[in-house]
Amino acid sequence: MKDEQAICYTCENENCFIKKHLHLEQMKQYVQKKHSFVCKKSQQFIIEGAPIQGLYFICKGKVKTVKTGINGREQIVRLTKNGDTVGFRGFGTSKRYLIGAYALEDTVLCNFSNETMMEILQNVPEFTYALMLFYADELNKSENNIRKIAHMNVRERVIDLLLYIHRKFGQINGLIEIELSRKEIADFAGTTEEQVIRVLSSLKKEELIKTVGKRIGILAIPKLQSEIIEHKYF
DNA sequence: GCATTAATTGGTC
DNA sequence: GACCAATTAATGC
Repeated sequence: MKDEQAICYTCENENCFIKKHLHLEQMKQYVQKKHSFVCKKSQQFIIEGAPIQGLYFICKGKVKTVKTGINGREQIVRLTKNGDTVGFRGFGTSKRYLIGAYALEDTVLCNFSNETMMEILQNVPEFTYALMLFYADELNKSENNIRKIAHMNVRERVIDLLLYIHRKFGQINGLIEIELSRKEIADFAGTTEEQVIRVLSSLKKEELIKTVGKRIGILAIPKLQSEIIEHKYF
């Protein structure tokens, strides 16, 4: 428990739900009750089916949340970074986590217990309202994802993912600022490692992307966008 | 440096 | 488009 590095007042995640409502007097007492800790790269901190232990906020780092299928195949449900929240599904309704969560790199997490969350939700309407908007938005995204997996072919799904992580995590020195294994890309796109590699190889041949180790850089955003544009009716 | 793990390619069903 | 096998690259210890 290294609390020093995760005090909300000095936190720079302006989009964090807690940080956003920190100006409210009531929030101050709740912030004191949170627990911060570091989750090492590729370590799991939420186990599917385990009892819910509150809500996690990512202070610094990146996290993937997954759902496991019957045959051991994983489906990556969500990729999250600084200021995002993890483990909110089934909150209040379910006693157990419906998803698993892994750190994609060394990640500082802030945890609020069930009790603290309940108190906040019941006593800070501004927070509850913001969270509701967030839920609505997430639901919309997840419905879009269902549609994508249903209607897009593998190549389109991989392209869609590349554009997504490019938008979400940004690109530095021509490389997308996140490290995902080919397997993880496959888990997200709902296909296999080999398929992903084949799509990446052909995209590379077409000079639409480049790869350095497991890192990927996008070279021709508009061209990639045009390939999946028919699936995007916002 | 060796051993394990991940990436890649080619082939079969 | 999934699964398997062989080779090569990368990474951990």
